[in-house]
Amino acid sequence: MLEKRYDPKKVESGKYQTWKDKGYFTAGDTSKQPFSLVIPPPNVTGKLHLGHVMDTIPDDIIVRYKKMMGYDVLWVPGMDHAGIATQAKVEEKLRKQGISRYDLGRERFLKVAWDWKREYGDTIHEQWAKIGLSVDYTRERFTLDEGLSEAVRKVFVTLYEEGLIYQGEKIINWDPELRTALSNVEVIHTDDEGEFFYFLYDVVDSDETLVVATTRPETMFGDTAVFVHPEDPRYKHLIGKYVINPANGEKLPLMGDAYVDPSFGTGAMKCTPAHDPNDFALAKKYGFPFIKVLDETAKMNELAGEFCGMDRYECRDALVEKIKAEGHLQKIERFTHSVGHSERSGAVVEPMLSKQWFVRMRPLADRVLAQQNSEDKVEFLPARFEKVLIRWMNEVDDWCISRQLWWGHRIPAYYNDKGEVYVGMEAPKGEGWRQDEDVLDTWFSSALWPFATLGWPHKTPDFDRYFPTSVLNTGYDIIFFWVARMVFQSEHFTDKRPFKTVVIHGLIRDEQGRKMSKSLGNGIDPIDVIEKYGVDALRYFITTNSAPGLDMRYSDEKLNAASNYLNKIWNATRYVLQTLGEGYVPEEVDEKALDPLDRYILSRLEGTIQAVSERMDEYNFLGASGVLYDFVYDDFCSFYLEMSKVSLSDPGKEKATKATLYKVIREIILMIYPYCPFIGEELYLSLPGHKESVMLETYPKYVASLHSPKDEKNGQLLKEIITAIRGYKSSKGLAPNASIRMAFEGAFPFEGIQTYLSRFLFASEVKENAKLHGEAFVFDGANLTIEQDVDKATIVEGLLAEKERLLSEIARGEKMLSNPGFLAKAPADKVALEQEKLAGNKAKLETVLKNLEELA
RNA sequence: GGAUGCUUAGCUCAGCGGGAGAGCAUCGCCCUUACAAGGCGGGGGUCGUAGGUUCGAAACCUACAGCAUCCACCA
Repeated sequence: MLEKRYDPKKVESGKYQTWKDKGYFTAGDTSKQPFSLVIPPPNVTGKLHLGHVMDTIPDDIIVRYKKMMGYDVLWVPGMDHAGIATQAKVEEKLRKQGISRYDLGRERFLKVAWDWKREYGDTIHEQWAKIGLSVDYTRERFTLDEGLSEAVRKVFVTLYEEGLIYQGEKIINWDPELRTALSNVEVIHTDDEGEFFYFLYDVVDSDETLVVATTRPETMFGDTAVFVHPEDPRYKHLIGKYVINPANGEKLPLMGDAYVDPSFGTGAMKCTPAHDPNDFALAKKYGFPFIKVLDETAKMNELAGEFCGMDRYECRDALVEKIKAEGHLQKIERFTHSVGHSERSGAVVEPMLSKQWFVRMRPLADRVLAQQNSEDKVEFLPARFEKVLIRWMNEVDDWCISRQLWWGHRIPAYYNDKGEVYVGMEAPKGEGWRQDEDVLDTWFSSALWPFATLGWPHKTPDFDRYFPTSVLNTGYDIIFFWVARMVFQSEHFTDKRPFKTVVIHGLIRDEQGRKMSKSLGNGIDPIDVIEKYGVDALRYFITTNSAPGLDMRYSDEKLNAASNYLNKIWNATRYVLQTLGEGYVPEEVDEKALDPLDRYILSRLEGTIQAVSERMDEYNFLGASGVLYDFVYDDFCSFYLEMSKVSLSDPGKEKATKATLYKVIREIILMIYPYCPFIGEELYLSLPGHKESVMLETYPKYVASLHSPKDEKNGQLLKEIITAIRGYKSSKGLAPNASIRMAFEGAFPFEGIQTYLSRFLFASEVKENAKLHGEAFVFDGANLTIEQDVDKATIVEGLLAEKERLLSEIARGEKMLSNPGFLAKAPADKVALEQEKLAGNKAKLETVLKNLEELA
């Protein structure tokens, strides 16, 4: 027998291991239709956070649901080596021991990194188990494993041979702390407060001075020119002259180019080709040299003269002081501008000229754009997120893929002393070749995840059967990083989209709506939440508290509500089990033997199954859960469970009602199970006639013959009567169990109404087809009076209020039905519905008027 | 500068073309043998503003305002 209160800890214990041991997570039943997905691989940087829970729980619900729907579901698990992120963590750990990666050297550093991976990989496995992910461990992968590495090399080599990967010198984003190049998407722009320095440049052979403003004075050592707009009347006459760079006294040509915006700053702009992408483009146009003044740690080089060796900011301050002392500083303004920071280290990114490997994106992006115009496009849910992909593909720059890191896939390019480059799957034969020191951007391998995890580039049975995958679930924040790249790599290398559907979810924020971040210290550990409310409540909360694609706030209140809901289902099950009794043998519902209330609840159940399944098929977990919730609370627990106590005490009806109770509670459990598998399993196993596990069950099937609006109307009427009388008692200050006498006129749709009224409304006497002195209630086809010590005036008052209400209802209906436009254009069933309502209200009004008359 | 989303009950949010909903909070009554971390009942909203489309708008369109996010630019 179940305990009185649902205890998540007891319920969760041991189940996952059993499922895993029994092999329920393993795919491969080829008699069924395949359905597949890959896990968004968590980084092996640390523990799971709530973001991972949001990434994986919807998947788990899909997997469990689709299994019940009869599919052979494969969910591929795995983890991401997360190059730069993990390396930063490992380096941080070493730094605390006073060691740098350079002290260790590459080999030993990698050993430490692999130890780190194993440690955190174990933690992640424990957490997957804790949150109940039904992933197929026999197919688990890691982005640095041999298979993925081979796929990475294959892709690199092929793209190189196709001319889609090239090595080039360009301005890239340099992280001076981690000492590596970054791609554009790894740079976070924030509006930072800075200073705008106005310097005086003497014009050679002239008395004039030119004012040039800059935010980065330290780069002035790398300047090669000053630009103004060619038509700028302030400066037009000076074009062609030279000005003196106040940083180092060198002569710089003053040039005119329409790129310059005369309204910005002073309209004169210094050009630093090696440290700014726009200046780089100008320099290329005019053939200027590219002069680097910063080293890989953002310290000044020898070109900075006396400032050589200084950090860039140190140099900035010192240089400004020097220029000021020499009288060439006009002013300093406060200035807010967008500054790029490294996503991982937070360091201010330095644009720098550097030789790196790039992916030529245009042809790959065009292919995706074409694909998204075809039948085989990747479908986004919600649809608007497709625009994010399209926009990125339209505007994409070449992708810088080389990283000056050690943790990752080493670039399969080899060099020799003759300056030759060899790119291939294996190292070239012969002496004197050395491999490129750099590794690839971690997203390079993530981009291959959906097909490489299934065996590509080899033609494996899994790849044939499960690719393309069915669905991918991920946050909108990594559409660029991951989704976009999976799409173009997949289409280029497999000629297929990687997944048919992408379900995009929002981000989880803290209770005040702020992003969870380390610096704010407002992150919430899922393990703490589980400790407090249980996994099932967490799973339910995370999938049912925001509309698709919108952000969600963490809320203890909502977790508690979820937990209470589960307790409700728990206790409803407990009650049904008590009612069925020991040794109950489940029976099919005998449709002919059903009581009207049984028919009511069964019809509501079928409507619920239909609506829930529809929403589950659309991956609309909020919608599906809402429908189920209303059914569980309002129809089943609050109403039917109570009312059925009447028929249970009737030997003639007991059997059918028991069968109904069993069917309804069982199907509720099966529907809540994908969301909350632990309590789902526990409750399922408590039912008579259960299989070995709920994981072997099929989803409730909609039975049309039980779905009847007419039956629902009957139950609805009883519900309304009971609610109205309870409200009446409450408003009169009567205790809920105060005894009353009542009478009704008219035909009630089912027998035994008296029993219900006396049992649930404490009617001491119920007269049929009679009338009492008292307050009257008018229902569809039934007129009910309660005898109480209520004075006539109060009764009249009540009836007058009801009359007013009905009159306004009737006015509304008549207005609608007398509108020719409505009659002509509204759907027929809507018109019929309104007519029916109007007729009903008119009948009610008649009764009210009659009652009033009798009282007059 | 471009794009997207949000604005609904005190709070947090659903609903997105046919009579305003949930959770929490609030008020009242109940320890009724499934559940007191509960049950039952009640109060509370001119659905951001202004136009428009429609027989009918919280929902669709346009403009505006506020908030948030993304992209681009920023000498």
